[in-house]
Amino acid sequence: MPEGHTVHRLARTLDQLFAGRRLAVSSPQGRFAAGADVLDGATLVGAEAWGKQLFCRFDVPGPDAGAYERWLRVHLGLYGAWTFAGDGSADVAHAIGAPRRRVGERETTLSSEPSDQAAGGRDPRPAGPGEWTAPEPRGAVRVRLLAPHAVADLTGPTACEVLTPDEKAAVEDRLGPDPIRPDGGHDSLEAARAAFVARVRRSRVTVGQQLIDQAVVAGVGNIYRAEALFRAGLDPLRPGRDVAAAVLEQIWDDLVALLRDGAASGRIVTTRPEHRDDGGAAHGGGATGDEQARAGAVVTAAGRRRTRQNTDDDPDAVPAHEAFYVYHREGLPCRVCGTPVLIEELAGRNLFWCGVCQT
DNA sequence: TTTGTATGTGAAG
DNA sequence: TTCACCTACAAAG
Repeated sequence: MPEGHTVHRLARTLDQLFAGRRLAVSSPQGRFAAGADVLDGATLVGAEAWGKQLFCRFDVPGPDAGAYERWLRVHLGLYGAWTFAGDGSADVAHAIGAPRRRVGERETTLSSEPSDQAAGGRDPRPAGPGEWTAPEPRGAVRVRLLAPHAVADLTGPTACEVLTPDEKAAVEDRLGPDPIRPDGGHDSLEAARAAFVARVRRSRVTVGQQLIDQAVVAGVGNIYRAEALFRAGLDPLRPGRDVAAAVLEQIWDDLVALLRDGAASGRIVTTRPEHRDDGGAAHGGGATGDEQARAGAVVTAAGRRRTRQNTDDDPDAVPAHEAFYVYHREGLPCRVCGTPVLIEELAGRNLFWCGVCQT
């Protein structure tokens, strides 16, 4: 599910796996053969994300002793995904043993599973420590990044190209502030918020359309759009210039919390415990970390407080069907007022909202 | 085996 | 506003 939070997680994983390492770069599928040729044998200096864009810096050995800087730019689009495998030596705890496969970061397991090996037609098990071998690429692998201890395969990206530093800067120039970056990609998070508010208010384009415009705010997709607007009680069809600055500031702050939670957990959970189907009795996770901290304890269905359990902070404890207020809930009763959730196609994308709670 | 679906983007009309 | 495109997987026939 590649909205901005996913891409930031991927950047972190690639960083942890490969930063500072010389990599064998190839394109098993062939469609990135020329780019792989440029990067093969180069050192991956680090990976970073800006919104949904993933940038990996490589130092490519030059003709003399020096090296020149190149950036691998990847945009996952709707179907793109990275697959990781390795000998388990790297410390990427958040990616190990992920309970489910997700678009955007599927099979995040870093110890090669026997089934993977079998599927690749390899020996069922590596010979021993230090003799790990990467599984055969599965599917249409555009790019393979290979180190002695780990491999990362990319399939189905919308964009995958090698850029010069200037070209990378040109891409970033077209992007709005990113709520996940510590400074929002601006001089400060406050400056980023001000830029977001001013940008939305200078246009009469609906706030719903503007929220998924990457030039307005980078990293927000269809889910965060729908959920942030619901949490703000704001009608998606309202023209941007008619939205009070204070409301937009609140939306920005909420996006910062929601996206950062998503990047930390790998899941999008926007519902507050009291708005889940069971009233939050089973688990208190989700909403934002701030909200959890303020809550301090869990209120049961019977209205009693109980001690927070470990699973309360685990967003995986919130079932998928309770994670959202309106996204993909068309026709179902609004979690707050009970009115059926609306759906409408706006600019080619499905828009979900509550006609009563959002005005 | 075919069809449908998906959290996205950008070019063409 | 419509279309093409990148791919995997589940459901339908």
